[in-house]
Amino acid sequence: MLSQTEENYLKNLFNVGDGEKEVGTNELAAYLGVKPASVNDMLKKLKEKKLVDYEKYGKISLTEEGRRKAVEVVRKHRLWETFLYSTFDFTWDEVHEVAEQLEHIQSAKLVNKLDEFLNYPAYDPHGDVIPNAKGEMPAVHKKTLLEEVVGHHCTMVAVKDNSAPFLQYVSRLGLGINNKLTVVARHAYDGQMEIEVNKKVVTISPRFAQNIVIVCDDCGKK
Amino acid sequence: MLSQTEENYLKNLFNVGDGEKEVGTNELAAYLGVKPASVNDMLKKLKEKKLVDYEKYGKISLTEEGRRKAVEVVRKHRLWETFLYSTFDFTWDEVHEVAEQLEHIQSAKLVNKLDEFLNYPAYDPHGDVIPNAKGEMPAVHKKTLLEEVVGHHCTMVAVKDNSAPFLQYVSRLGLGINNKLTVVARHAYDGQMEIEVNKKVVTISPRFAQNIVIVCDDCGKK
DNA sequence: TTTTTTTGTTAGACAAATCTAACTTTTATT
DNA sequence: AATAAAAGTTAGATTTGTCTAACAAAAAAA
Repeated sequence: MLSQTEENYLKNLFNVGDGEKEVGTNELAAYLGVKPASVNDMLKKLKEKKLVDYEKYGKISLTEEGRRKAVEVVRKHRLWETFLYSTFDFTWDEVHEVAEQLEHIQSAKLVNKLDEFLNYPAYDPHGDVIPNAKGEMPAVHKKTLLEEVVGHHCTMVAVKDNSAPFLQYVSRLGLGINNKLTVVARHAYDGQMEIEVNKKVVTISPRFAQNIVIVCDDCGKK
Repeated sequence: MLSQTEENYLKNLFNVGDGEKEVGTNELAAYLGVKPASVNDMLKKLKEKKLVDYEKYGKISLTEEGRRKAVEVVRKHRLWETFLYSTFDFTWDEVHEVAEQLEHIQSAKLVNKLDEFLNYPAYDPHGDVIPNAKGEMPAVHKKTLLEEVVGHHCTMVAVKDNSAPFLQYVSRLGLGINNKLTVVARHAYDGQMEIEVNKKVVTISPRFAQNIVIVCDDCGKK
């Protein structure tokens, strides 16, 4: 079993590099809040355990197994964030710190129950994709509701404004993270938009729409 | 801030000794699953931090501050057990292991929200008292429902039988942990009891009553 | 009250994760 | 291409929590 520290290294390798970008010892050290020397030591250990591929002065990347473990931690982190946000009324910016701790709880049953309790959410309160139980994680393109095409269906994944008046208005309109929305119309005159949410159509201002982050459910479909 | 290890020592000192009984290095080591030498080292450290009172070859006890910290950990442990049991359908015997991990999560807000979400439960699924937010923990005498006096009010705190048929029957009758019950009658003929729960009166067998653990709300009142 | 057994303590070692400070390699700049 | 800067590495120290093995004290038994 992995230590919390090892899990954190894997998670950060995943979050920073994510298959694509290059990650260096310094950069990773900065993310983790430790010194480059410590990262170096740990990389040797993780290489030994076959969780990262890495040669002296060379590229750092996760192995298949390392990625699997990292995704599991990310899954737990994002499920807990969603739980804290939607069940315990934590705000958007409070969830991260506590989820950093909760992500290390070891219990497959707990994670499954959490997922079920939250009704298998697709996005966390930051609008990031929550990997499913199989570790699958569809790549998505986030945008603001303002940018969405009329007639398209989308899912609300986050807010950009965390002020009380905005959040109150959001919930007043029946909007919430992981809710399905449809853009019914956009008025050329003043940019007001009509949005269908929970079978009701509401009208919102462009300014409001700009603070709602969504992913398009119709975009990029085959 | 205390490490998880330190918290565990305090919690176990509290649980084993609980103000009354003597606790020795060996006994504590057995509870914690470590060697007596390790306990000795840690006791020195906790003494240094003024969390335990302890002299060489002498008695071990928690200081006021140490007890406070220990109770807080116990509170978290029991709230999490209750949560896992009542919200995530963990069984009575599954909750402990996961609560051992969750009890170390640091977030005052989380604990308060948990308490609120569970409606300020008084007992965990093992029938142990959950300390309140102030650290108060009324001493109670547990007994089985069979032993309860007719006319008395009591609170169900645990079950003694963990079999599916029993548990199904329990929930069928509308019984549950932290529910208030009143003993309406006991029939001399066969010992059948009538119990009021949620404003409904149900009849139960003595065998059934023997597997329900309660605390009497009327006993020991001034 | 001796002796034996149990309990408790110490010193020294070890593993995990970190650090500092010196050093090496790679990359960028002139 | 030579040199300066940045990035990466190593060795050795430190902290936390543990261990073993030897020893000391207290309690129980003879």
